[in-house]
Amino acid sequence: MSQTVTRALRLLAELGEGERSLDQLAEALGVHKTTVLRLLQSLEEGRFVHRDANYRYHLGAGLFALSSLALEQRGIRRTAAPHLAELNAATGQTVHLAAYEGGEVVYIDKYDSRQPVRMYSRIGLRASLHCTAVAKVLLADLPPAGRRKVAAGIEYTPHTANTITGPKELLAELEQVAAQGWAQDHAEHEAFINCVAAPVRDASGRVVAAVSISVPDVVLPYEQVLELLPQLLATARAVSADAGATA
Amino acid sequence: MSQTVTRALRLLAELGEGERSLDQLAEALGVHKTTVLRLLQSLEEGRFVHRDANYRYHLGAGLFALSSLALEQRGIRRTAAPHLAELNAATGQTVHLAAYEGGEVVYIDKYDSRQPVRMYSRIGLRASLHCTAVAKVLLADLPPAGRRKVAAGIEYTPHTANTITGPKELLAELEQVAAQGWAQDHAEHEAFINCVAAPVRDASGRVVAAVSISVPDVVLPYEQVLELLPQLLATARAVSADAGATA
DNA sequence: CTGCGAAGTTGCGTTATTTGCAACTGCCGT
DNA sequence: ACGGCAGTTGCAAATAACGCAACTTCGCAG
Repeated sequence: MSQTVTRALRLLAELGEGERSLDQLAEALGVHKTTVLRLLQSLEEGRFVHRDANYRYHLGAGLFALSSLALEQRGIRRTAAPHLAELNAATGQTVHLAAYEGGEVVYIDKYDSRQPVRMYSRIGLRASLHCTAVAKVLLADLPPAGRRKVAAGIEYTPHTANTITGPKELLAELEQVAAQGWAQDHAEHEAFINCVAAPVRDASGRVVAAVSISVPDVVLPYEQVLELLPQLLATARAVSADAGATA
Repeated sequence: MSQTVTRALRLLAELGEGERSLDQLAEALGVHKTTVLRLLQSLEEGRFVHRDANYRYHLGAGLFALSSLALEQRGIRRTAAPHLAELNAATGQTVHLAAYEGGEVVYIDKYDSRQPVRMYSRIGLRASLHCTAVAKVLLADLPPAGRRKVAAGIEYTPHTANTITGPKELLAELEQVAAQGWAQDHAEHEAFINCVAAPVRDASGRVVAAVSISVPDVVLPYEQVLELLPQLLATARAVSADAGATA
């Protein structure tokens, strides 16, 4: 494993927090500033970092370009985009697209609510496996053995009074999600937010992504969030159809 | 300058093109696969790359997370977002937000057209300085000396018959843009696309970003794109106001 | 205008890190 | 069961990274 690369990534992470000077970065990594300088020079060459007129380092456009390139390459994101935008426009609520990969559930797209309330979620972040609607939808499609394995490996951090606290409950919930074809998060992650999510399937019938609507209950109470289900399911079906699913 | 970091970035760039196997990556970099493996392990630890079940490497969620974090930190992007979404919804056309930094103009946000025609532009990419409306708007705010310096340093690659071909014409155009408060790209970059752009100013009165609308002329002819100007200017003014500009 | 201090940069010797090789392992298709 | 392909590991050689210390540059204060 490469120490140099690890340090470079730590630099990027540090810059993700905000602009930094050379000395601040050297301090943060605990290495000599010469070392940091040379790492930064390479990163700058690749446009991953950018130095402004005041010798402050920022994350650079090369990073954004690479990220959006990679996101666009995900077929499912592209096919989902227009439908998600429409759902977002129709409901006015926050819409997420998430996928399961390598044991984690990651947000791969997000359309913000028109409400001023902002959610703590972002493209690229991991969704908690035991207390989000998207994760339930994605896990519910795993074969039983896979579900059990994942369920056993989760740390059941309780976020609210409703958070699922153990593998047994989670597996039961997944069973239900698989049966009904959608999932909910009734204030399980954030006390004041409810979500509903539905699966997107490809031609093989496997679930390749999950679409969700998240609503703070100051905006809509739980019951009214459930009333959005038909629109959500229609969107998920439309995306599935565009992704080649037959049913 | 760090060879290791440079190689790691080349790996990421390669993966930006699509998924790759270990051997393909070693081939592409011209180094031993052991070397690539260890770089990848570090990148994987930082969630910048991800290896799927078939031992194919992809760009990972850590990259997306970092990128969207950094983009959200740009105040101007956040303040502009609702206005751009509205402009996009009202016109149905592609809307861009771009900023000038370190001698280049970079797209920092994009709202896709509702037409099926897709534009070749992406967040993080550089806009050509001599043939895009956003660049003209941003360059027009530089002090005269700065304009001349930039104008002299550009390679005037002609893209269409309308492309500006030299510093003299560009400086004259910038003069006009500064005077009229908006810029256009009348099929200067792509033969079938017209754009208009307007400046966003902050409290100091400096131009900190540019908003643009881009329309393929199969959708709207040039004259009708100009009719979108009032909406564009209103959006730019609204963003400026939210950014603290007084006038 | 001059001097001081803070912050970034460069040259260089040392050495830790990385590198490539070769051999090993595990998997897939025949 | 076998052969080949792709990824992984141990090891010795040497390159590339490291930290130091001295140098430069810039901004500010006297």
